[in-house]
Amino acid sequence: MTDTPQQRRRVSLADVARESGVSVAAASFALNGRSGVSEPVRQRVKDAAARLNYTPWTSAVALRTGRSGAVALLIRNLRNPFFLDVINGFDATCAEAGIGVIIGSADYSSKREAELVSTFIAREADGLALAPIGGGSAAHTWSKATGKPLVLINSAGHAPELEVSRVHVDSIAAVRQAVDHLLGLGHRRIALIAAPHDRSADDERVDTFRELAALHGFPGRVIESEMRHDRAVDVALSVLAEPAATRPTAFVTNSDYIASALYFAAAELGLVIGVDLSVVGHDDLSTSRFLAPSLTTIAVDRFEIGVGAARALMNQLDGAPVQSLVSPTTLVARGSTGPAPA
Amino acid sequence: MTDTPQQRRRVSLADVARESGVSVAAASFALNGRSGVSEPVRQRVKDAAARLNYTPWTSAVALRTGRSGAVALLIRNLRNPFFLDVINGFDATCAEAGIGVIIGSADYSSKREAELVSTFIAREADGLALAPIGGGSAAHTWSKATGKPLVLINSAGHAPELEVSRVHVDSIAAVRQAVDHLLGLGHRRIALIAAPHDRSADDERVDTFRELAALHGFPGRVIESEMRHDRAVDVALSVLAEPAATRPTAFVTNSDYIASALYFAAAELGLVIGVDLSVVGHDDLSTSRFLAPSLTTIAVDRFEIGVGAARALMNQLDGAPVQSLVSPTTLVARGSTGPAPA
DNA sequence: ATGAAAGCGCTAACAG
DNA sequence: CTGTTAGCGCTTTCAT
Repeated sequence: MTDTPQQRRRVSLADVARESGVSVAAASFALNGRSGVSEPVRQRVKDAAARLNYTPWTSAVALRTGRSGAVALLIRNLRNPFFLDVINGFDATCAEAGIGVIIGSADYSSKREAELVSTFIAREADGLALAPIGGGSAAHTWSKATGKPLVLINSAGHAPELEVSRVHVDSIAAVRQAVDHLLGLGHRRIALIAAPHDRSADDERVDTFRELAALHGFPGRVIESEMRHDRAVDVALSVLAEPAATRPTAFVTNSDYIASALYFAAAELGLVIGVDLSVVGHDDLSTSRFLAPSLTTIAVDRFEIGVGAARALMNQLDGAPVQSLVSPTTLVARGSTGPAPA
Repeated sequence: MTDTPQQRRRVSLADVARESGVSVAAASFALNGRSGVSEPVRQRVKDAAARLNYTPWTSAVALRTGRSGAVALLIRNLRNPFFLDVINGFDATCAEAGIGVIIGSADYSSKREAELVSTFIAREADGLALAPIGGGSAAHTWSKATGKPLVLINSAGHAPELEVSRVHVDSIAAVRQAVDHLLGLGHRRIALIAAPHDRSADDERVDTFRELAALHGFPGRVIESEMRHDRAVDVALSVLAEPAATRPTAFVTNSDYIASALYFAAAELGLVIGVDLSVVGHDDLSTSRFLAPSLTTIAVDRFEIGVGAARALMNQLDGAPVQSLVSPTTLVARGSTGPAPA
């Protein structure tokens, strides 16, 4: 049933110009809302464009102007539902402004991250929102190569020498809220689970945690783990297999996603969460309150992070200066945290 | 700290040609691996390109060839984690082949879906993987306008007149497995929760369900709900508020995401899942086994769906004919389904 | 085997 | 106010 298999001729500006009896240049001016064209002509061109169902050919515009009309969003990974709402907020905000979005996931690989930045440069993305991993080279590559707007997501201390917009959750407050909550329950052997240091994503959380440990005099143990769920389960299994007398009684995680790895490991070892060990998540995913036991976690407005990143980018495109947005956090106490075991 | 604020000159093919002392044409031939250029020259050009860190300018290539080197993935929504793994599989497969990916979410809006298809056409995506909502106009628009490869995801009966690749979970088997399981537990008043008919996403599930109801002589009630979580909660609340003697005792849902809305409503109304009502999810998200009670669900390989869609697209780009992939499902019985209440 | 030149669709000078 | 013209970086005839 090959109705019209031939390649459809694209309708070009020239077609619109011919249809409305003006030059291509005039048509371009009319459609782009620039002065130098009379109102009746503008209307005529617009009508013709609508009639022909004309859509500007993005690659031609990009080639000519160096602007693609799309911005890029490069995130750390696409397994953790955290980023879903970030993407949603970002996407919705850009869509509203008629700006295209290109999404890429580095999947926690520096190599992939670098590749994607190159791709975005080659595709002439007009701006980049980046949740970086690695040492900041991606951010530098982008800035050096393009000079175009950049906003860093969830990486407060990242590439401090770069004067860019930043949007992130208040991770200092988040760690403090989690630790305070656990100290209040009598825990002393508290551990923080964080991404490997060379991934840098959790530097600020680690620093804050260490400061709090020093301040309150508890043994602040930092456990590094790859952010893949199965890897986190392995790490959790090995820590929970340590002698009960010395292993941590409470865990502060960087996401509900990773927190669920502790549920997995605990189930495997016959340990009861909320009793044998306490767990604090981060993100408050919609399913977290229905876990058994329900997960104590740090609530953040993920959608707002995405919106903020998009806005920062678009403001810069409009010539506004760089800006920062720190999104507040709230601890939601539920069943996964209980008194420290005797 | 504006180190080099000026717009960096992009390195073009002309630069590479000059650097290696050949013409642009020769350089193009050399880099694209076409015959008509001697081996020493080819090597010289490649070296020069590497030295200058040359990357082809995508918009110029696209303008000239009509191929952007990227394929598009248009999904129904980005709230349900189901699509996360689909995206991952799709993305990973394309990345491996050096093909770019443009992702868009229709967010269950036909209008948005149409807009995105237009965008993808204008951006000259080389192929489209589409999980459609609405009546199939998006698929037609794409095919008519471009004649380029199209693969339909999770919409077996969608636009049957279109000869395109299809990749989907075996939703007939999924519904059958769920219903059989519930019948085995003694349930009779079984309800199916589905997306509104005009969204068409669940047509096949609904049809199968109705057939099974007729076959086994149980009252097959179909409850339509928007696929937004909060809307699903509202729907669940109103159904569960019906008299216990007549309301459904079991629910078959189209996703774990929507199933959790029933958890929410049940908690609100003081009903116990697995006792007062049974719930079957769909997708087996990683958190589903930790819900309280753990969720009986239909396991599907989401990653594989994404991989399959990408492969089908790339095969077609290489001239292969359209193909179909039906991904099998497995019911995982857990705590959310129990014997029908007396 | 190599180079010159045309042109993809569009925008931005410039000329009328 | 409007039309003519020159490219953006690349691929692809067509000469050489």
